[in-house]
Amino acid sequence: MMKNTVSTTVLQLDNFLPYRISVLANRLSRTLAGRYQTQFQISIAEWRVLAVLGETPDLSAAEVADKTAMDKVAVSRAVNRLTSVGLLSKHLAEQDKRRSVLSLTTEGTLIYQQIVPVALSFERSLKAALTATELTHLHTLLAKIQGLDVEAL
Amino acid sequence: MMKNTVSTTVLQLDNFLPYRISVLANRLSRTLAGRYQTQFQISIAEWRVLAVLGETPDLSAAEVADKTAMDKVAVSRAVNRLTSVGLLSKHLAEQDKRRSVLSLTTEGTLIYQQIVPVALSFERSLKAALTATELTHLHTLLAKIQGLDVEAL
DNA sequence: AAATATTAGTTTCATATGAAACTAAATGCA
DNA sequence: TGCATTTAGTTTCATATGAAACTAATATTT
Repeated sequence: MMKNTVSTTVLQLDNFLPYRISVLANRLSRTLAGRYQTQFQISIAEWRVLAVLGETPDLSAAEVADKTAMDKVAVSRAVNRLTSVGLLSKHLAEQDKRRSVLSLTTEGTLIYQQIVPVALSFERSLKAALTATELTHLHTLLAKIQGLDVEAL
Repeated sequence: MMKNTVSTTVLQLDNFLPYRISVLANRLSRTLAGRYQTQFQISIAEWRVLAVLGETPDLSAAEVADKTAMDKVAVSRAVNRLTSVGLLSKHLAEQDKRRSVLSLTTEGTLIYQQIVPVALSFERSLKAALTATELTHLHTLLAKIQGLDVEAL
């Protein structure tokens, strides 16, 4: 059939996959960021830190960075802000005094318990816009693309 | 069955849809940004401007902003940079001297013609990782989610 | 054990971003 | 026509970001 022996040479931004995915993700992020900000005065980065520590307490900053796909500078700043606001407790690990041990304070847990439903409700509405089949497809696709070594593309 | 009568109350970041989409989009963007930068010294914003003007010349900055999902400040800066580097020509519209008329210079067209294959090849590799069915699903999903009024979720 | 290298986390610095203020032109309205 | 309003694009300003330098602690050599 000889389809695609030579590269397609036209490009329309509207149909360009990386562009579409990026625009979509930004739209979702901005909306969610707005909610966290107005309701809890929390940034997305801070939300992510709360989220992993709510689920798994006593992580180090590096572990948080790993689980949140954030870089260590961003984690450091989010952690310090959350600590200064009283939502996080941070102390040094006994065995290794470089490492910090992070966990939610009582107040942090309270905020966490309020913010999680907001996040989940947003996700639920998003999911509700899709059929069960589409949702399955979405999971399949995300899993597959997530597994790719994008650098190598 | 009573599934989900009450909201789920646990949240794992790994499974949280907005998070997954965002991380994925960032990974794609960063990779592509790296290519444009190292090969052409062009940012993603600049690439987008080139892309729409390569496809549709003589747009105003506002039209570019519209087609690229960029805000006007970002467009202004990208346009000025591209103009100063000689890839874009910018003159005032005859009928309306506030409006600019933007188009690629000869050199800009040359870069455009080099950069488009890089973008398309990246997209093609991405698509190649999916089956035809999955690709169809991806398009369906993007179209559907793109159509949502995210603010209202 | 002293010297060297590695690791965790912070700070610095240079750049990116976007909201709001601004400038200039065009349009609406008195 | 003159004044207010809107629109296109730029500039300013305050904040966000991340790479690289830094500090302090631990681990590894020699």
